[in-house]
Amino acid sequence: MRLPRYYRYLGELLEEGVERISSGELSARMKVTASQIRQDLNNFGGFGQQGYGYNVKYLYEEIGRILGVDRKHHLIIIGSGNLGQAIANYANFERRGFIVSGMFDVNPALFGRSVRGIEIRSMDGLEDFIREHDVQIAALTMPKTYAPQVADRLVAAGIKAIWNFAHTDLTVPEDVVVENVHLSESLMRLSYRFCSMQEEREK
Amino acid sequence: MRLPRYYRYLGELLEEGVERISSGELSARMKVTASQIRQDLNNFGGFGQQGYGYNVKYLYEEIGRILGVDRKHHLIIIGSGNLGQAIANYANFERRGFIVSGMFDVNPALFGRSVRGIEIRSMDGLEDFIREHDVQIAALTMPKTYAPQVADRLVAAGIKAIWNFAHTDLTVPEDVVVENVHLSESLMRLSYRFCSMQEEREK
DNA sequence: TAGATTGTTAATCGATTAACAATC
DNA sequence: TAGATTGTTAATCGATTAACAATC
Repeated sequence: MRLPRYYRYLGELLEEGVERISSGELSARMKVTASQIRQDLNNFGGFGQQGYGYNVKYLYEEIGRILGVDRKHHLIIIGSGNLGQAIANYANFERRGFIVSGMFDVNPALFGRSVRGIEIRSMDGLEDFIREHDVQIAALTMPKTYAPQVADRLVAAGIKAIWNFAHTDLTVPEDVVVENVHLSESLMRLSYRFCSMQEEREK
Repeated sequence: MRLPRYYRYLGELLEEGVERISSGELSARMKVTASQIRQDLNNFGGFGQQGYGYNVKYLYEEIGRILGVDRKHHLIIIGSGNLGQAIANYANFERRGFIVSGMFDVNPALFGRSVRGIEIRSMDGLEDFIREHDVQIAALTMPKTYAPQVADRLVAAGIKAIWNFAHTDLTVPEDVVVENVHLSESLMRLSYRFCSMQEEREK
């Protein structure tokens, strides 16, 4: 799924005041082929115009709609350590419609503390909170040992989207979507590429 | 690159005390085809044995070697906010040989503070620090506006691996590897899939 | 030896790229 | 109308799956 990346580049173009762009120009910026850009965009609808290219503002908004960032999504963060707080503090998510409604933790020492005005709560009230605040997305930023059981509670409470930062895979019903962010795997991929590159240099 | 995921599953098997595993069993656990597992593993060498399967410990160690987690890598974190601290605090990276040697920030209020014994430093000493501590990897956890210029400094100082959490793409020489972790794009992918699923349900 | 399971080849599938007709 | 650039089809490439001979 490359739409989020297009969305980012279009946002930058918009800030630069660029009004229109051709697949060729965008291709040079993003370092993907113009062909791929046209294919990708055309799969979701004919957003361009022959002889003109793509209107930046229009395309940006259309992609935003497809990605669902034109509407509000209420989000909770389960695990209020540094990673949970990092997410809570990243104000730009809010601009995209992702509103952090609540934070949770198992550590009583954190209860009542708040991050950017968002109170950290006990896990006891999780289900009630989800219902009362119309929460759609849950970010899991707690240790991997707790993640599967918390995911089960979330699913039982009706959550349909899980942003999983725990270093484990989750088993969920097929109508629940999980997006994994496995940082340790990401770091190993970097390490792998770094080592391969080093071996190449030695030749 | 699926090796890090295999590595994770093999580590779990090892903890469970499983001695050997066939591509078929691993396939069921990981939810990928047995054919793909055999292809993947065979690309890096013949780690299995006909009629037996794969020895978990041996395969785990071999993959570790390929990923470079059998050696030590010195890592610095540039940007000492919540995200930088989250990485510094994740002790498991250390177990894989990734040693956080230093943390940096532009905010003088943080200088001298330390996270898990790692001192937060001024950006002034960056180049000297990299040289003196034989730093190989830099994690970029600062706002996107600073990232490109910091990346340039890192490259000039000889860094060959950048773990980029800034919400922008970096331009580096071809012998420098960059692994991007674009959280906002990850969240949009989740949102996209969530919205698609919802539309499907409505049908 | 018989059974199990890999390594590996061949077939299938999907994604990327190239090319160009349609059209603004 | 001429030029530019998309939308779209066809060709290419690579990745996944299936199948089975090799072999432990």
